[in-house]
Amino acid sequence: MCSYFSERVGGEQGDLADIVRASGCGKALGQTHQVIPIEWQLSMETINFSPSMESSADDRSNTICDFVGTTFFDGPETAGGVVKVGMGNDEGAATAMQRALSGGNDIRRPGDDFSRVLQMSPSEIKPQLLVADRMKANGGSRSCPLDQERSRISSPQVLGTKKRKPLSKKVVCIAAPPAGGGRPGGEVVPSDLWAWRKYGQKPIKGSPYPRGYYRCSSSKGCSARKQVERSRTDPNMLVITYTSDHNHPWPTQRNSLAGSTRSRPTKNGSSATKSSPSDRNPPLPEVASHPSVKEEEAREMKKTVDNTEKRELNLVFEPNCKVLMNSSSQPDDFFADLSELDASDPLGLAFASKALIGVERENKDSLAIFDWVANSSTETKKRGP
DNA sequence: CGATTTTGACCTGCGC
DNA sequence: GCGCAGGTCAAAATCG
Repeated sequence: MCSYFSERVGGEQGDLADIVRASGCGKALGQTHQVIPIEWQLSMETINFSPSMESSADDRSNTICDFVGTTFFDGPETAGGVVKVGMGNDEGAATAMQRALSGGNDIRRPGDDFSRVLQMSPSEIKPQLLVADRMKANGGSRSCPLDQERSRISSPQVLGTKKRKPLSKKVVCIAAPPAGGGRPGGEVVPSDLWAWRKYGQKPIKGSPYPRGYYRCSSSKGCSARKQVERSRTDPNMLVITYTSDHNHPWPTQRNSLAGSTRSRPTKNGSSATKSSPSDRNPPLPEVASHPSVKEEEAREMKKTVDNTEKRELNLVFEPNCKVLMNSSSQPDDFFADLSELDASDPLGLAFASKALIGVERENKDSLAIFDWVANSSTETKKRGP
């Protein structure tokens, strides 16, 4: 399967810990979080494979693996988080989910072990999701379409004919939120724990999309930077390149506007008289607060699953936490029985209240991964013995 | 008032 | 050295 966001430009092979840290996903790595997330949010990752790419079912699964198990933690104060769990329509994807939930164990028999994992509290699960060694134990460097995309984007040949001194870079491809982000003229980029300050934007030759430059504003003197641009091959994908490491611990609280969205000047202001960036360049996604999916959106996603996926998948959503999922494309259908889930468990509630698991298969070259969301209780609940 | 965004100018690395 | 393109700076504007 793909290396988990593990790519260093310049030949070095990064590890998950680096990537996770760089992408703001590594709260649990240091075991420093003390509050189990009280709000589980929903997001969707869409992975598209351009027709020019080879995309065997195996590769699609591997790509799914790449997304499965990434966990974005917000600060302990906000205690919001997303556990991103993807499900594919084949065994590989299903295994990926199991693997993620089990902290890297490749469980081919989902029933027992899967249930066991679900009996773990989120605090038990999430650190495991981020243990680099275990991920690496499952990972290899075998190429998959997304890796190819990353390599393409980050390779000097693609960046231009220039060769700059090699920097340690980490490239993360994520699904770009819909342009507009629900508000006129707005775009959304999933945020991470770090506070970023935008310090520049440049049009990139050969790409219709500009590149935004951000530096860490969590700490003075921090050299961490990131670049955000849309993939030129797939505008639905955001390519975030992290450069340099943070030289400070995780911020306990974000700056008030860090990662937030500022409304554009609409009148009178000199910015209004100047040509706005969007006049010259296509809109670049802004950094937004942690993604929060409203119920309507969740319903829409569910609808998509209902309308499109039942042709190939047998998805059954029941309010009692039971999720059954069969794939007609594989002899070993994926079957996840969550009926034993303890509804008092925060993770259980995640399944119970808004269970949303889906696989979208628009065509053979496109898959979408849905995560699930739920609002759980506001205090950490421990599962009894 | 302090933080961020915007945006033109400037800097830097590279190929020719 | 020149030109190109990517990357950064910094002043002004904006926002809460």
